[in-house]
Amino acid sequence: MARTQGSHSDITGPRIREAALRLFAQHGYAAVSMRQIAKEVGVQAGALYNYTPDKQSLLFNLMAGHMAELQAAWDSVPQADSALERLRAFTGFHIRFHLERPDAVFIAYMELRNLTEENFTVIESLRRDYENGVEGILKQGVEQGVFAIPDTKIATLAVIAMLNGVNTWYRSEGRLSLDEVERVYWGMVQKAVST
Amino acid sequence: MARTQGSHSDITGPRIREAALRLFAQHGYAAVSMRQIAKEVGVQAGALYNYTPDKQSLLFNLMAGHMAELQAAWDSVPQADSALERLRAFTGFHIRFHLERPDAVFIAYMELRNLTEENFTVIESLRRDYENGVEGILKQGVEQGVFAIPDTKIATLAVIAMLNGVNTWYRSEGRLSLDEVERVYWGMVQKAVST
DNA sequence: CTTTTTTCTGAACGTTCGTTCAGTTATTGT
DNA sequence: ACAATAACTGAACGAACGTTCAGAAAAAAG
Repeated sequence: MARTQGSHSDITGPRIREAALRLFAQHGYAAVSMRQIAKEVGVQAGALYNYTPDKQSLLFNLMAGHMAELQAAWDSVPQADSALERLRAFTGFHIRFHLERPDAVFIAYMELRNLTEENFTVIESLRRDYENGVEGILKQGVEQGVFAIPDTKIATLAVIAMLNGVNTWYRSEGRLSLDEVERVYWGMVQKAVST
Repeated sequence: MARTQGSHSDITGPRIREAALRLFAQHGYAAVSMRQIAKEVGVQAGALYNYTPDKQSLLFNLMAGHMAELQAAWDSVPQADSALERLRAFTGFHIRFHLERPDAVFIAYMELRNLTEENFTVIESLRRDYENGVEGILKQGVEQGVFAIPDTKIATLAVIAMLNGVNTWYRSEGRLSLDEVERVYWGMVQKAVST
């Protein structure tokens, strides 16, 4: 046997990335074998190497793709004038974006240590870009006198860490709707940074 | 060769656990081999099995030990009467305890997926116990009218997630002292939950 | 000093790992 | 219809994996 019926790189490629994403998130990069990914897709392990030069690149591309998506999505959110309104928009955006991609988020935060040094540097840089955007809002708020925070960098990381926590417990079948979750978190974020 | 000079279980045992803790935190449980741990300690891989029945137990015992320490340490902190003061004490305790054990904390949060089902249940239960203690403070504060939070469970997780974030960036050589970090975070926590 | 116990070595077990590649089949282009 | 290309199989490579165990050396007990 060789090429299979209906096989096409436009189909197999995405399916490999999806399977890898799910398995990496579930069991961890190091614990998942190329053969497991291949089995999920329905091909032999060797076939994966038509789509990625190696396992490490597979991980890196998933993470880099996620960070790029995150930044692009946030960039496309219209920015209000007031820092308060911009922070509110960010809170909602961040919660929703992350809840829609729990696996990618999990990997982006947990598999940093399994990246090679160069790949790690790239991902870290992308993350810093995103964080700097948030810090910009906080700085603006401080200048405008609506936010009272002794250290915008720490506050940035604290806010993001708090919002990221949603992914650890939120279940769509749970007792709270997305809107309610957003409202609760916005309440806390707002109070935490306001004067 | 066989038993080596100066070898003693009181020394080798702890050294194995320390090496495993550090390596698991650095590279991840699945990515670390028993031979790597053994090399770090200066013994052959087979010698590890005098101290743990298998690799999984090594991980579980590290995590369970950490959670037990955490709970015991918090239990030994004297509790004030007012919810505000109790929450302040918790904030300081949590930050300091976690910053003193970055590796153990990292493992306890990141390696849950590498536990067997039964072991996972045990660790999760220990974590819930700890979280319930915090939620108790928030509930008390709501009853006393000093805290305004629509959902104490979410607020608990949000506060803990925010505080845990410290471990991702804090370096003892950094520009902020432990006291300053504690003050900054307490400011945000306090405002986030207060009326 | 002799015996017992503790601690470790070194080799080996079967299994799985990431990766490569010649060959085969399905699809696409002419 | 045939030729060219794209997609995949199946077997193989050496290396590394967790774990076991008989035996040897050091330490402790007598």
